[in-house]
Amino acid sequence: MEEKKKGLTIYDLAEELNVSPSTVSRALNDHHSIGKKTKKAIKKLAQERGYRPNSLASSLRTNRTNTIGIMVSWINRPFISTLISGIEKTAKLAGYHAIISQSHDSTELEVENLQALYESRISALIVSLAMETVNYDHFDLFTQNGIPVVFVDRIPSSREIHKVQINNFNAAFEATEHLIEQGCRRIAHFGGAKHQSIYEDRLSGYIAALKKNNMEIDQSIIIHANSLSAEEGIRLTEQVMALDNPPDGIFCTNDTAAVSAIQYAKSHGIRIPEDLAIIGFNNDPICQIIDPPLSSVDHPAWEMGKAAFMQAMSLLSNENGSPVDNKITLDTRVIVRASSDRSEVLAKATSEE
Amino acid sequence: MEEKKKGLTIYDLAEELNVSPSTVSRALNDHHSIGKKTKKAIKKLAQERGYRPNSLASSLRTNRTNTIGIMVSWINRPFISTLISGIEKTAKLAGYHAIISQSHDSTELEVENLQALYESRISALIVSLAMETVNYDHFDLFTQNGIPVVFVDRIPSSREIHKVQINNFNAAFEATEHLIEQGCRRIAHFGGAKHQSIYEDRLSGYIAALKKNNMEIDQSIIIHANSLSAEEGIRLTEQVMALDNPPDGIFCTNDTAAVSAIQYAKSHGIRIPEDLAIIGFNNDPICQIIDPPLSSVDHPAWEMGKAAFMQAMSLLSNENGSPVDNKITLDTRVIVRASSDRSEVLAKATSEE
DNA sequence: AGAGAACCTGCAATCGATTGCGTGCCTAAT
DNA sequence: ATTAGGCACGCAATCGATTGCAGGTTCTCT
Repeated sequence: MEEKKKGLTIYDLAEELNVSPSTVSRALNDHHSIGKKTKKAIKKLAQERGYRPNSLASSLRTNRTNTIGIMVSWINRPFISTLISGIEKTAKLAGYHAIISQSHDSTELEVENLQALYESRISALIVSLAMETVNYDHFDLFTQNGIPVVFVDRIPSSREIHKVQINNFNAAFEATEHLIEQGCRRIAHFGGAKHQSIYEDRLSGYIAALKKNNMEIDQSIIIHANSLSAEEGIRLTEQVMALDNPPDGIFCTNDTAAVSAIQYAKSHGIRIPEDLAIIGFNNDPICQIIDPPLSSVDHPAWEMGKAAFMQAMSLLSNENGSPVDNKITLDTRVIVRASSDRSEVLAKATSEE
Repeated sequence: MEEKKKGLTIYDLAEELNVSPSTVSRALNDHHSIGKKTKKAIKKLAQERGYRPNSLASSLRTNRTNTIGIMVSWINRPFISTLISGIEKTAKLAGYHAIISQSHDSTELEVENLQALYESRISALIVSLAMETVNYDHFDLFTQNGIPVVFVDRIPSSREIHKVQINNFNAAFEATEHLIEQGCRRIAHFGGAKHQSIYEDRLSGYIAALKKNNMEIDQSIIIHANSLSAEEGIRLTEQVMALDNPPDGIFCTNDTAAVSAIQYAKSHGIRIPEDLAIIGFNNDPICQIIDPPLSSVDHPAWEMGKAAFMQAMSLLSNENGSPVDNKITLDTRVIVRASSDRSEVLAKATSEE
């Protein structure tokens, strides 16, 4: 009785209503030149028959897909997966769907998978760079072909890009000042790859906080790592704690390595936060699981995803190139937990005086 | 000089070589009826010009995409993201790419996003069910239209499906026996939604292990939760530990809730593993971060992803319906860590005798 | 040398939706 | 009443790749 489910097309609908396929197409797209009743009848029938447009055909003709590409380092990082959720939710409301690709922090994979995204003809791209990535030429393929690219979080240092970021300088400044307020006099800094601007900015914020408080900038306790992995966190902590003059605080630019620092300290009889106060970055769920709980900087990940998608949309609807706000900066928040909370220690010290 | 990057098509290549588009198409697809030299020349030119086939056009014509859909609960779960990596890697080698969708463990979202996947014309679907899902009718849309569906991990209880799973019964049996070997005499069980077969199987394995060791099956310490979240883990632990006769071991069917159990115990002066031995499930990275480290059951997540994709492929190439192995079962491994390792305690007890 | 086989290649239709251009009709203005 | 203008709709080309069928060439075998 029913048509084969395989192919219900606008031709079928057109035939049934004795109008032309053009009319059906226009009616479904709310084209102005179709009469009210015709439009209504067509939509009604489409609804009844469960018509679903063939997006392949549509995309082929219009050369536009309703797909946006997302390129991130790893989808299993709490920050990233929340970011993705923010993009997806917003995208779905706008009738877009997202296709996700991972670089595993390798530039080679980033380039390769970006190629695949390009070939699947995404209409916009949202990227958070691989840690390794220094050169950004592989994005030209998109920008030169009119596909908007929006960078999030890990962004190129160039000014001529569209980006959504947090205020890394402020975040680092506040995190560092927090440690200073807790009585730290010698604070180590564990940063990520130097060429990534977010780590550069965090370093600047850290230095600014030290300077403001007349503290010495000691390069021997400012370290940059390429991956800030758990292993690297152990290594870095070992390195600074082995110094003749070890730090009494660590500002670590991610939580993974900060957790390692806590573990190292615990296994070496270093008391936290009394001997060593630690603060991380990202406010991953793990912060509440490690003992003592880890202080961190909270990222508005979901909002960043939403903002990135919105920006991509405005770029799409604005292809003629009139200027679009190309820079969105969101705020962060320092979350204080036991790993850096010396209020009790300080209170005791005061009462003993 | 160059053509506009936008549209390099087989027509352009054909013109340049004075052959027809058909020949170009066939040459690029290694069709047997094209001469060796012609084929070579065409491929060479395509390479030089950087020709990229328009997959939209191709898919429209052939009614097949090189895309497989993945539907999972949450991409940020370690098990799931590893599973996805396994699928993606294998898929890429086969020339497919994956589009990922999340159900957030809600059946409603699962249905809705599945619809979107269907409309984007995926050629196969790999699914791990939302915790809530009890009814599987929404998958008929795919199976009835010749789109293979492979279930992974959280699978329907029906027999007529293609699936990749672990041996949940054995895994639970071994985990429970491990606790028994460590001297536990009263072991609680925290399970997931009862209607999910994986949790059912784990319960059976647990019961079998108790029976084998002549231990009592006490329903008051066998609890099923809908979400096994961190909060739920706290609640369940509180519930069983408040009994007149609290357990001395917990077999928890995920790590998240097991971690909560540890946290609850620690904050209530319950010693682990002396008073309470705990083992989780999944072997998430968190197991090594919690103090004491959590014993768990290791899942071959990556291999499961690979196996699922391979099965989908064989179903695709075998559309005529001759029987394909529809069930793949992989093995697990109990990883013993401090949360359940009583060897020192046992040794001491022995020496004191 | 002749005939059939094997091998190459092109023509044109096709997948389903979109859209510029044209046509017929009705309304309103002169 | 005539015409200009707007409205509603259809025709046919188009997006780029695929493929059944037919036509042509070369080769092989007797």
